[in-house]
Amino acid sequence: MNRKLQVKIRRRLGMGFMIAQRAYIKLYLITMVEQHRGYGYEMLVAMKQEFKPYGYVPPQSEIYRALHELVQQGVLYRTKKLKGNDPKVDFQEIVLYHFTNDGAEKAELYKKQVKTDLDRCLNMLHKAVNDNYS
Amino acid sequence: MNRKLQVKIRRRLGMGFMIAQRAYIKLYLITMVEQHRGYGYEMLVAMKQEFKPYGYVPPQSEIYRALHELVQQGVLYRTKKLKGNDPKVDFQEIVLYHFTNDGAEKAELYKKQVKTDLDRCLNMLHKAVNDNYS
DNA sequence: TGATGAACAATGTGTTCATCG
DNA sequence: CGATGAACACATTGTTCATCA
Repeated sequence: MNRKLQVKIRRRLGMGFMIAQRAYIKLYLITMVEQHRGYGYEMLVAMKQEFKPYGYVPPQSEIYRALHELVQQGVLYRTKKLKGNDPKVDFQEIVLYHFTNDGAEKAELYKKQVKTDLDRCLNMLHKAVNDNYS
Repeated sequence: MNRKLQVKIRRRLGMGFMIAQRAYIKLYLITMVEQHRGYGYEMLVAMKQEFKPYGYVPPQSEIYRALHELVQQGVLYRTKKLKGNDPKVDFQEIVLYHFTNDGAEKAELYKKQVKTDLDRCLNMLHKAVNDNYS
């Protein structure tokens, strides 16, 4: 049965009816790591700023969960570092994220999968608009 | 605080990160009722057929849940009827759905809200494509 | 098997709390 | 307050079970 397989695959990739917030955030995190953009909290505020006009406020917990998952998946690894240059004045430890050896490759694959899902969602939404609004 | 209010409203309307499957299905059900398209099971198979090319299989339970909610919201009311013309051969009872007095009006309002959400989702998805794929 | 419905389980996400320097 | 993390609670959904005439 082809359909059963397809459902299985989508299940394995964690795809539901629409794209999951987690996947959406991961996509942005990957892009940010590609650009060597700082650490978790910075990415959080960056996304918050970025999405302000869209009325979407990415929750703090989701950002961290997404980062942890990307580490789990072997895409990223972590390094710790003191934020300030002078340890005497700033003890704040931050966590930086980098691609693992095959991380960039894995990331590309993941992005491809997400792209497929994004397109699928776009199709579904366009269809709904066409079908239900005259 | 304006943002808190906005979140509250979206919460009350059941809006999450992306549009909910329930809302999406409700939209189609309303349209089908507008077109006097049969009963629950028929709408289910119709949607299954309709979405086959999209790889989306609307679950049976969601259809019924959506119909029940529309009744709860006072948009639809139910009538029961025997499916076959001859009660001696076919005792299958089916449930037909119709708009209540102000049902059509309520439905229009709901559709407008969903449209807003659909557009918001489309924007978010387009943005993700633009931001993360070169 | 057609048709409707509900119970139950799992998952994703929002909220809150905890910690640390 | 910046930064990271986890606990907990809740809502939406998927799966399974139940029933009917």
